[in-house]
Amino acid sequence: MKIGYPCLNRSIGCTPSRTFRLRSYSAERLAESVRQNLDCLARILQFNLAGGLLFFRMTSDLVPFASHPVCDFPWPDKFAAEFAAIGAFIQRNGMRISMHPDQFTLINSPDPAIFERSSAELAYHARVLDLLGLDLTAKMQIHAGGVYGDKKASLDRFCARFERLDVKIRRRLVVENDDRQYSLADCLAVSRRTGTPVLFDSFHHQLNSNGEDTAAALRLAAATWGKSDGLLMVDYSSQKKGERPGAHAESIDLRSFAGFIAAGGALDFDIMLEIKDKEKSALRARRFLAKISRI
DNA sequence: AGGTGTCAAGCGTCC
DNA sequence: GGACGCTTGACACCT
Repeated sequence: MKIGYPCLNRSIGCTPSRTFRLRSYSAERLAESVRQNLDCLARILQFNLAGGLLFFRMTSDLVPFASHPVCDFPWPDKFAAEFAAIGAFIQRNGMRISMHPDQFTLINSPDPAIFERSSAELAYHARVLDLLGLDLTAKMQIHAGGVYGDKKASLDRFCARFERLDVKIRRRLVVENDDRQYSLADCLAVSRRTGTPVLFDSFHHQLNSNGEDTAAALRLAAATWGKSDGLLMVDYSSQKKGERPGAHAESIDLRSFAGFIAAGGALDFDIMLEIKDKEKSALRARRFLAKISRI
């Protein structure tokens, strides 16, 4: 069981997602941003190693505008050495990496242009993981997408479009249950048809499920991960008290977390903590898991 | 230096 | 048909 947090670290005073406005694009600006982002990413990974946090979600903003037509800068060549060094660090220390292309990445959109842009965005993410030299346990998670007034047709379109994606994308893509539209059961159906593993989001499952309890849900999702995919990935967060359902808590509630871990029984999986205070809660969760000998 | 409006990208909801 | 939330950080421009 590895534990981690997404994208940013609030303790070390750098950001791996420096960007700039599209209208101020230049190759120099892009190169400078990528250089600083990679430097910061390396620092975050060192911080994580020191704290025993071996799971990390890398930001999609590492290379700004990477899949945008404006980007004519050959960043994979220019930064090959930096990527390779970070990748070697990750592998040497037994770390695991995920990425989460954001809400604009929709492979089931009825609009072919949106599919093409999404495909380019996924290709960028896969390129980053490949440049790092990571094996196929490093995944990219997306949601099933929009419903567009016809859920069955939209799921069919997801599966058809999946087959059209480059193998470099397909082999790293996993589908995550969302909080409104596509539940765990929907994602499992996609998995049966495409072979793509299902990433289980426990918080989304609380808001949108077909009644499976946590133990059953974890086992169903875990069964979709093959040997080369690695352990099941789980997104975990908790409800912010007094806020609308779905709002992420400020810091981890260790009692709820303990209950979740207990529900998993002997099943092993890796946990991404989607909690606002990021590494602080991840460190607390790690200490808790160490205390109960799960790490 | 600090404050604020805005930012590549889409969907769904609400009016 | 348009505004807004999602979820949130960081830029860019303002004072």
